[in-house]
Amino acid sequence: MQLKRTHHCGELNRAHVGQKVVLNGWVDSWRDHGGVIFIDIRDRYGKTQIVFSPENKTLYQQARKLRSEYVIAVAGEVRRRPEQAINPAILTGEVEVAATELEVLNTSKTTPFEIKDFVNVSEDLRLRYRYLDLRRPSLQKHLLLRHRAAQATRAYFNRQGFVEIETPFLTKSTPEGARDFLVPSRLHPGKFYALPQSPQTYKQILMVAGFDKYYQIVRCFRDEDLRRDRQPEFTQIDIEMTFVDEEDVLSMMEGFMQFLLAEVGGLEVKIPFPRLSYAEAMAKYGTDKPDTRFGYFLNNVTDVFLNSPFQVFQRIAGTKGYVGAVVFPEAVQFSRKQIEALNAYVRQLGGHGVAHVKYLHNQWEGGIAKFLSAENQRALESRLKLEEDALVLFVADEDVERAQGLLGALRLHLAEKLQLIDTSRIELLWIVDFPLLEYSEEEGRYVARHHPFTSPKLSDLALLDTAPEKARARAYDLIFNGNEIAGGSIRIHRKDLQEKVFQILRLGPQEAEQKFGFLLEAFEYGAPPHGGIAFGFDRLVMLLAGAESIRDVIAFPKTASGVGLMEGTPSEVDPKQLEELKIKPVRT
RNA sequence: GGGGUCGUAGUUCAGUCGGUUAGAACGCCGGCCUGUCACGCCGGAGGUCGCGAGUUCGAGUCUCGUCGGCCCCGCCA
Repeated sequence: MQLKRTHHCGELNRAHVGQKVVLNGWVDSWRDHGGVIFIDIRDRYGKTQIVFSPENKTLYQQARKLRSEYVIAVAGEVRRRPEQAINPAILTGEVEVAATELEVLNTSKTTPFEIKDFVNVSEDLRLRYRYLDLRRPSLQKHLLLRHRAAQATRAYFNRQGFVEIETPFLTKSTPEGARDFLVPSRLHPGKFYALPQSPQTYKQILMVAGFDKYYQIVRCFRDEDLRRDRQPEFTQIDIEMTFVDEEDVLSMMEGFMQFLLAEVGGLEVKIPFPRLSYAEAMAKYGTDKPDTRFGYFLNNVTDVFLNSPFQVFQRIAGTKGYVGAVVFPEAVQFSRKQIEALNAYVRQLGGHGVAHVKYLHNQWEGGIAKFLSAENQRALESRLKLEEDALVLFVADEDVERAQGLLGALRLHLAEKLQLIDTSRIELLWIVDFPLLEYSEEEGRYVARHHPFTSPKLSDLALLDTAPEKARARAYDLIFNGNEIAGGSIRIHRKDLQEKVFQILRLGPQEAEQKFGFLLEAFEYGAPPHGGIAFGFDRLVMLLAGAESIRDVIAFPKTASGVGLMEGTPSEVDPKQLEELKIKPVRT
């Protein structure tokens, strides 16, 4: 390579006019006018227009052969463009480089899709040729944003006196939680490492070790099904602090979010963030991650139906079930077909369906109107504060949380459908006072809602013996526009309480000893009170970037079925490798 | 594990009721063009209709199966 760049492709402007420069990059586009040839040369900084004139015949003939995505080096002189040819749309639009020398560093096959943001391409093709997709400006922008977010994270926590410490990837399989990715041990045939679902136990042990403020931007692995916002390997900002309570952790994180959003997005957010208890969130929004950018609150109208001619609801109301209603003024014109689609939506989520009624000119019409007594109608009017025309939707279920959840899903579904969400707004809030446990029908026991090291609220300790499901945890989630972006808790730091919780989780002393013995043992040597939190970094960047999918902020993501389309993962391995590991595939 | 949806040229898509030679735009190739910048004009090449069965005189179109992408439920301490 003879011509090494003196500038990058997004750099040149008026001030460089007259200078001899060299640019290196890819041919973004070429416009051959017969007489004059324009080449846009692109690198990650931008594009610059190169001009080839017919005067230099050899050079001109060379330039005619240039095609998209050839890698070139060009020497030339920066000159101001003619007034009418100035392009205000690009950074370097006032100037161009009059080429004097051209070096083709490499040619390129015709790419399977054009390297342009405005060209629509199916995602599987983009993933298969990820190196081409990554040349597109929008994806480059996302990864640069991700870089800035990571740097801002380090800057903030370093300044606050945190220490970044790496923890192992070859760890111990843990019960509870997600399915582990396993790594067979060659030196210990029949035994396995597990890739960490999170560095949870290690960071707690670092607290025992005295590193009172720890953070790490770290990869985590969970062998579960994928989603738009879930990948089997993902990145967390993992944080743990000693001698703290909830207030210390929450305010430290509020400071972090304020700094990050200002630094990376130029956005201002007010602190402290509002807090909502889990119970309030479920009652008002029907979810533990409410999007608070719009209203449509849930109303509990169970008592109204305790005495009603509508027997379906009366029965549910009378058996500790729940009947809820949401008022949608914007949906008052919905057709029978549109309402039926909502019904189908709720059924698909596992509900009985949705009942509706239209409130028009102070009259109840359609749907279940004929099953409402005059008394029911009056009660609903005052409970739902009905004034304007509206579509009122009801969901009822024997299980209170399921009913709330269905209504909450319906609330979000309709707000999206009716485009009632102000996407320019940023709403951050904490959800607190989560239940410590939930009963798993499948396993026939209580399981930890957060994780087994989460401390119960001290005021709820007595409940552990009498009504464990009512005990609340010292846990908190951070919600960003209806997305859970962080979750954490104050941990248990005493062996007796930890053993008690294990006991409720029916994790026997032997099993607990085998799985977590090292942690319990560490707790016997002066474990300080501690707590922490972890952010879903990919999800956070996705929201900051306004991306549709987590895949758009990860350089090399997997498809929905966990496949790497570019490199072809997962793949079969040489039988010799399996032999070394003493592993024999089971025929299924 | 379940449900939905999509699969036609290199790409994004159209393809009517099952019926002649499967079309368009962009891209690609060739020609023309000295101020374009998602250049323009003219011409051309390019198809295993994802794959496999079946129904039929005849299937891109209908049926079944299968593979793959995306979305949702379950799952995700």
